[in-house]
Parts: sequence; structure tokens; C-alpha cells
Amino acid sequence: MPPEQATLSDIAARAGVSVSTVSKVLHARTDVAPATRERIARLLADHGYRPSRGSGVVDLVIGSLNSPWADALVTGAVEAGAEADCRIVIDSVPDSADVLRHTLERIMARGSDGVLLVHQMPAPETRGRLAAKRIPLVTIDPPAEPGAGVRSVGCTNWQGGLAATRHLIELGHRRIATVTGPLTTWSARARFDGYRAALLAAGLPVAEPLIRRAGFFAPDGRAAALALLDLPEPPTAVVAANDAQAFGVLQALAGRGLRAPADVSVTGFDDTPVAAWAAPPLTTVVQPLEAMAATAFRMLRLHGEGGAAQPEQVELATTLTVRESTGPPPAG
Amino acid sequence: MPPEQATLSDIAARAGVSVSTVSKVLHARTDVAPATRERIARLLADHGYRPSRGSGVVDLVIGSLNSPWADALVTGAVEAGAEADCRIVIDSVPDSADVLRHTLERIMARGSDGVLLVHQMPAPETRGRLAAKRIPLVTIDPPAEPGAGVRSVGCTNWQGGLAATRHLIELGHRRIATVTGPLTTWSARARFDGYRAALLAAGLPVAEPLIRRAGFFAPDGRAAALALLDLPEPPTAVVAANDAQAFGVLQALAGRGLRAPADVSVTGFDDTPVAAWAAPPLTTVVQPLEAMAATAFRMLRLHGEGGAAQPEQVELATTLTVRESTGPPPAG
DNA sequence: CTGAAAGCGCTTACAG
DNA sequence: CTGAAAGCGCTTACAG
Repeated sequence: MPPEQATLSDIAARAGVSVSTVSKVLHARTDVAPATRERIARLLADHGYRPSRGSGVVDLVIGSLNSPWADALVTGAVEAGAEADCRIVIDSVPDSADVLRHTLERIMARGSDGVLLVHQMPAPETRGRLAAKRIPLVTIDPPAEPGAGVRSVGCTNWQGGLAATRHLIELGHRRIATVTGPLTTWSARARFDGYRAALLAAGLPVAEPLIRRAGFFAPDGRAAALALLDLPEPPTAVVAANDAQAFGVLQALAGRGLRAPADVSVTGFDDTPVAAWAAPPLTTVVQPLEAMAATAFRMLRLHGEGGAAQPEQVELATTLTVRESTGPPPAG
Repeated sequence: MPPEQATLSDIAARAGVSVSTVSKVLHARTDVAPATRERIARLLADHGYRPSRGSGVVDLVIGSLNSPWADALVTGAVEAGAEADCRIVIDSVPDSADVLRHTLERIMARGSDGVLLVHQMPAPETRGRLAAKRIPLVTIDPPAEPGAGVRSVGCTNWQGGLAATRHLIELGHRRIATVTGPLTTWSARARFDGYRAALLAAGLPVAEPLIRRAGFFAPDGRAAALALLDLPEPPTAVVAANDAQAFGVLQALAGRGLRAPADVSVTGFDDTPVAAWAAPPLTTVVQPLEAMAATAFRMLRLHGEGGAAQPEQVELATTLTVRESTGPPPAG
């Protein structure tokens, strides 16, 4: 890294062009020869060019802010930003393609060193404009499989689902139910698949009545668990697709006068700080949300540096934290 | 509001001085006559002057990010910021006067339209420098009584403590314990005082063994509740100083095979979204955290406008949300 | 204490 | 497609 911030005229001198031309490349104007543009773009990237005023800012664009899950992502981004002396601005954007596009337009207008996206994927057209303005983008926990050319950071959801289910199998459970998240999302599908894989590997049946498709919130978990408890043969364990659902399952249990883990074992997914607040404290899959956000932040800065050598999709490892909500199934 | 952003030369023209002089006022240089400085400062404020590039940014400086409580504050600030087309940048700062000062210095160096402070009060010297640079500051939930000249937004903590305790009295409870927060903080003291006032008003004794001083976290609530349950005459209800503690109390109850509210009623304080995740869902005092952050944000913008007419300390009302963790005391 | 002047980083309309 | 030139918003060293 050069100690001094490069200015437009530094870049112009090195490229052997005028300041005007460099400015055009920076603003994604069309009237620059491809070869010239290419050369200038590379120099800008190599010198980590930033406009002299403003910027030094990365935008975290996130759907809903109001959950421990979102909070962990914000925390991770802010911490990584502080280390790099970069300000993190938070944009909360409802789940609408239109509002997302507007938000990204505003970000482009005001300038940004990068976008961390925890949202649906913007249209290719919008992504193109971002790229033209040299604003890098990395998605976190993408809701769908990210296509080629889209960088993303997720976690090993499949392994997480597998680990939670295997843990219950090893405790002796045979009737293990699951509450899935919305199967339209990539992560929910992978977790569900991990559940199924563990059952299959242990030679246990995958029983349709023990599978409840639900939303990602506590009331969803509660309703699903109530339905499971009403089964002729209720499960002795429930694998929830996230911690919020697991709290809901615990509520359903308490409502029926049942206890975890004596009557039914419960596992969650996420391990945000509140997982330890549950009664009993939740056994759950650790999704390293803070590390995911920090990793995505660092990928932003690698933009264009390593060329094609850098990975496009990163998945951080999940681990299982065993607390008190799981135990052997009731005798008999 | 003028439709066009005023520039330094607009201000200079109106003030009948040169651009240089206005620039000096903006940078808190000393070589400007007091009268001139006064006149220019007023014009800058009246026109809502902002530097042409950069800024359009408000900094939220907060101690710890990783809690539902902090998350709600972030959410409120970001939403208010979005309405005003202002970016909110998050600065997470450990509880150290030194680090806080450094953070504020960095904020001054990079420029900011204002600071929302959820932290201890910075030294008067630092506050003076902020003021000289015309960066307004509003504290949220100040840990100590804010002195004159410091604007703050809190909530009616005393009334909240009173309401929770009165609710339990009305349900018929007579042995009501409390877990307080750290009594060095203003809000914990006020909540505790509300508890005491409700007891006194009902002619009930304030019994020292029923009062547990503790930290604001779940394990603190759990430990305090365990001690209360070991009393020769345990309480039939516990007033916790926040939701995290209340979750801990619920854990202690479950650990002893007791249930809320059949055996012991529990109230919390905050009502962040997770309060509804508890088993049973928490009866708790609503602290309007999002509204508090939004109010503080708006106070930032009033800086210097209304003159002395604007309030310095604002307290937003608390309300009680009755869910399922409270009920009549056990018979007998 | 004040401001004219030089200058910085950047953008843009326009001539070629 | 490229760049010289004008200009914008701002800062700063310095003369008075």
C-alpha cells in the first residue's frame, strides 16, 4: 500500500492520460476507448483510489434489522469496518426489488466503497451500473444460489442441519421431527437436507408427518410444534431451522406442560447471544454471523486485486454448541 | 427550507464577509471576531449548511452492539435517518473514556452532521471541540443525570418500575422481589425507585432480602433469582430490571422445577422483540427504544434553530405490556 | 481580525 | 475518443 492516497492526477500521470479521462472512467462514461478504460481501471484498483472527500464508507444493505440475527451481522460488519478505519452505514430495506433498486441508486449517487448485501439479488442491470461505478458488492447469506460473477459469503448450512440431527440420533432419538424455514430460501433447504441426510445415514425413516414447513419466526415454530405434539406418535426431538423457531417450540412444550429435554429435545440454528437465554439454554448450531459479515467486508476490498484467483463463493464452517435443551429420549 | 444547498460563498455574501472567514468559523479557528463568528454561525445554522461533498452522515456511537436492546436503538436511528435522507454510521466503542475520545476525534476529522451517543458522557473539553466544529450531540439513555447544556433522550424509568410492581400488587402479590440493574446507572436507580414507591403506596414493606443488586445480563438475573428462591420465605413475584435478567429468572425457575406464573410471576423491562419469545411470553415494561433513537435523531437537526426554546431533556413514556409471565400468586 | 490570492481535487462542456 | 480550459467548492498561508 502506498502511504499517500493517490489522486486523480497521480493516476492520470501513470496512465499517460489527462485527468479528464480518468474522471470519465470513474463515472462510467461511455466515451472512453476500451483499452484506455481497462488500463485506467486497473491503476485505480491497484492504488485503491478513493475520492479525496467523502466515502471511506461501506453500505450494509439489510432486509429487516430487528432480530438478533441481523444484529450479529451488523456487529460483525462494524467491527471489521473499525479495523480498516472504514465507516459502516446501515440501510434497512424492505423485501422489495423496487425499493432495493432505489436504495442502490442512492448509494451510487452518494458514493460508496462497497455494498454488503443481505437481501435478494438486484437485477443484472443494476449490478452492471454498480460495477461500472466500481462499487464492489458481496452478498451475505444469499437467499438463492448466487450465479456466476456474484461473490457471496454463507455458512455450511447442510453440515449444520446434519450435525444437529446426528447429535440427537447419538443421544438415542428415533422419532426426530424438523421445523424447516421457507424452502424457497437456499439456507433453509440446505439445513433441511442435512436433517434428511443424517436420518438416512442412520437408517432411520424420513417420515412426512414429522416435517413441518414454516416461517422463520417464533410463532411459526410454536404452531409447528403444537401440530407435532398432536400427532398420534409425537416426536421425542425437534430440529428447528433457527433459534427463533426453537424458542417457539419451547413455548409450545411449556404450554402443554412438557419439558425440554426430559420430554422432548430441541435444537436451534444461529447461536445469537439470546440462544443462551432460553430455559433451558439452547443446544444450537453456531452460524458464525459476525465472522461472515467481517469476511464479506474483507472481500469487498480485494476487488480487482487478485484477478481471477479469488474465490467467488465462501462458506464458513458451522459448529454445534451443546447446551441443555437436548438429552436422551424419555425411557419406554 | 431553501431548495438549494447553501454554499460557503452564499453564506459569505449574506454575512458580508469573505469566503475565507466563513471557512474559519466552520473550522473553529480562533482568529475571528466574536461578533462576526456569531453572525456567521447563525447564518450557517439557519441555512442548514453542509459541505458540498461527504457528510449527510450522522454517527451513532454505542457501547456494546450485541444485544436486542442495542439492536432496537440502531433500528430506530436508521429508520429516522432514512426518512431524512441521512446515512447513519455505527461506531461501536468499548466502555472507555479514552477510546470514546479517540472515536469522537475521528468523527470530527472525517466530518459528521451529528452524534447520537449511547455511552458515558465525554469530557467537557471534547464536548467543547465538538460544539466548536458545529457537530451537535444528543445522548440516549444517559448513564448518569445529564448536566445542563447536554441534550438527552430517555424514558420514564421510574414510572415503568412503578407500573410493573403495581400490576403485581393488583394481582394480589405481597412478597414481591426485585432484581435491580447496576445502581450506578441512572435508569436502574429510577426503576428500582419505582418498585419501592409502588410497595410503599400499597402499604407493603420494602424488605431488604427481597432486593438483589445485579448486572444487566441473563446470568445475573438467574443467579439473583436462585438466591431469592433459597430464602426461607421466597417471593411470589420478581420485578426484573430488564428483559435479559427476566429470561435469567425464568431459567432459575425452570431449574428448580417451578413455573411462571403459577408459582412465581416475573416482569421484565424493555420489550425488545425477543420478550415475546420467552416461555411463557414476558409481561414487561415497554421502553420505546426505536422512538427514543428517532427522537434523538430529530433533536440533532433542531440544533441552534429554536434558540433556547427547545427542551434539553426528553423522557418518552413507558407502558406495560401484559403477556403470560404474570398471574395471581399461588393460593395459600 | 480580515480577505485577496494561490492552489487542490475534482467535474464538465466543448473543440478537435 | 481525448484533453485543454473553465469552473466549483473549499482550504490555507500570508499580507495588511
